[in-house]
Amino acid sequence: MADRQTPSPTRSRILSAAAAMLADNPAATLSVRAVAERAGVSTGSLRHFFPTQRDLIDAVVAAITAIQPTEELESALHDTTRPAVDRLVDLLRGALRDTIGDDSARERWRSALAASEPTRTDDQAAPTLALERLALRRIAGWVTTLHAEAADESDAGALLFDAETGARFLGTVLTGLVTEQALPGSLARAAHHDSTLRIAATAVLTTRR
Amino acid sequence: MADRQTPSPTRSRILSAAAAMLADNPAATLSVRAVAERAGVSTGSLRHFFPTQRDLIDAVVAAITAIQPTEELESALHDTTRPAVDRLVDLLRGALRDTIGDDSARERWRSALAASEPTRTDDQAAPTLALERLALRRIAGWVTTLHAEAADESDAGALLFDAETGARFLGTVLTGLVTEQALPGSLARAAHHDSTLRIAATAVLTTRR
DNA sequence: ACCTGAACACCGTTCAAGT
DNA sequence: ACCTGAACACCGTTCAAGT
Repeated sequence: MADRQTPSPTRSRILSAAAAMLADNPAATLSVRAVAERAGVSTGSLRHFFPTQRDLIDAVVAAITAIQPTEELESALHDTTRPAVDRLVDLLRGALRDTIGDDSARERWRSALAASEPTRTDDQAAPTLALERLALRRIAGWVTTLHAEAADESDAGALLFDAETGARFLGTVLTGLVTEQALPGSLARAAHHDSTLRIAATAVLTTRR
Repeated sequence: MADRQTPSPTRSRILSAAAAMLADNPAATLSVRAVAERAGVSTGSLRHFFPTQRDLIDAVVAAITAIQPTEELESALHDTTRPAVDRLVDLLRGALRDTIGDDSARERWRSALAASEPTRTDDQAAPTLALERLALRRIAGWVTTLHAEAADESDAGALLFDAETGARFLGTVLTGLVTEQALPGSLARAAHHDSTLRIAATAVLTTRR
């Protein structure tokens, strides 16, 4: 899938630096200059390997998510024997579990919310949509893949909107589920999760004929 | 609800300029300088009325979406000359505005989220859930009405799920939008709100044939 | 091919200074 | 109170120049 060239040590150092920054602070801003400095290279050098900032972020996401156990979930993405909606629901459920599954993840999320006090004296903590954005990138990738797959089918109609829009929609739905889960006494249950994710996935993959 | 001071003409011109820019291009970047120039004022003047960029964006969104008072919005529910999806989107937008319209509402919401420590001794903290349930009832009513209307049409297919399920789905979507709005640094814009609500409304009202 | 660092055109925010 | 415009500290991207 990814190119298997001799993996330039500079390129690797850049990716490691970016990953380390996210490890230090999930809300870190991965700006060209910050990453380049941490990696000990020039901005121009960084740009040589990652022509655009989006390329850099994508590569970091890939590097990070490839490590995680969700990879076998990801493999289900290409299992064309199953309906696309089913696969997308499974992937979304996995993403949801990553966000609220363990206590540490939930704690991170809650502290991010708590840190969002408007009465902050110092803004070094501009919290934390980095993680959210990471999730969004993954989701966008899934939607793009499934969209392309749908486009290949001869009788498929036009998709109602682009993958980016669909991914943001799904991100909002996940945020809603996570929030309901975090709220005390919330009545959200697994059944609601399932039906919600299924409706959302169906909406995103629906074609117009 | 909002303060009814003499509405400074400069402030109005700034809002009009921003709205015009969005009308020209829904993806327009509402930067300080761009809006200030279009409005014919200095950036400092803009900052005087809108201390932060987020304040500006919020005010623009409010100005654009908050044109209709809620009750006349509700009356639009039965305006069968308009597509059901359009009507539902308008209603949802109204519900969203009720929740995050002014700063006090947002502040309430945010503190409720921050206070959602799992180590709560007592469960007095359910004011937000009451609101949530109220909103859910209203939404369920809308969906039921529109579902029934769809069922009346002779060539309509079967709805994919019941009104209750659809309402809970829409409630989750709204919760997601509200949360994204409450998080600082969120890039949520009017355009995202609109596309998200439209996708959700379409999904709920889609029939199987 | 890889790498540098300056330069360009942005961004949001702050603030002394005017009226 | 309102308004100006410069200044500050960022941002992503481009590019001539080196090796």
